[in-house]
Amino acid sequence: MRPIAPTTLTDGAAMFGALAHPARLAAFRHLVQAGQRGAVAGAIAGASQLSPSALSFHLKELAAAGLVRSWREGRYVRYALEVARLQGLIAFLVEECCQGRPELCGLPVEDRPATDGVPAAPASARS
Amino acid sequence: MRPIAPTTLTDGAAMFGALAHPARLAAFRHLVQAGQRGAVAGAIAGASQLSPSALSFHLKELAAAGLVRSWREGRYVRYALEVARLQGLIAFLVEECCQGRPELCGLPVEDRPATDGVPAAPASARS
DNA sequence: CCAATAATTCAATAGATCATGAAAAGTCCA
DNA sequence: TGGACTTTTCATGATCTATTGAATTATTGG
Repeated sequence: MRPIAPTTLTDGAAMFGALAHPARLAAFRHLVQAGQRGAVAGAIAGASQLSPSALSFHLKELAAAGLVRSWREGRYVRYALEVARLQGLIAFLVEECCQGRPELCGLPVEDRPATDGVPAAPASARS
Repeated sequence: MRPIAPTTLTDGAAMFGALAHPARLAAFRHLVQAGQRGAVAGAIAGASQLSPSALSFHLKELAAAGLVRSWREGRYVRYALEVARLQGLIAFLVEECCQGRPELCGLPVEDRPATDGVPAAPASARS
């Protein structure tokens, strides 16, 4: 499962925008906890006090940003995280923030052979 | 420098919202590259094709989310990242996404003594 | 087929966000 | 002090986002 990072600032902004609402963040968290199996819309609605149409609206926003996918299962629609895409967003943020040096972001660092002081490549130019 | 994570979903959503615009993402990246010293507004504007008032608007959004701070230096105003806050946002995302298991997010994992199979604590309940 | 269930779509509305340009507020230096 | 420079603020209008409830689509089981 290779991370799929946003390719442009506009794409990245759209992904952050998808998370920029408490109801969507709550749905996002619900789907994180649901794991790869996902959760049906009704279960997410039940946990979030949202009307069906409001939930549908917000899930569509998450899906438009590529953070979530959905499929029909009988009369239900099941949603699950696009884990690779989410990993891509985190990688994007870490790259922007840390320029390839995760420890600057407060993240744990992988145990690797010494690189003779050669720093990791900085974030490349992006439109 | 301890990460300062968002404390509520609303706070987290506001932080994501601050990054949910290409111009702000560009300014954010500029400030990342500027480091702790920061950059004056004019330098950011010059690199971003934004009018002074548009830039001011977007920097204010970043500041309102706590991602950026500013201070006056003579006739300039200098902006710099709030690194701890940014680390907090990443920690929040990793916690939500990975429930304490960074490898699920595609992140490198700190080399630690074995934990006898006891998993890390999951993300705690948050309003 | 029909009724019940699950979810989405749609229209209307309210509110938030954004771009623009003019005006104003600080600061510096001659 | 006065003019130049940097940045912010403000008002306007345009566009985007969110909420609501009614209508619609899809599916199941009787």
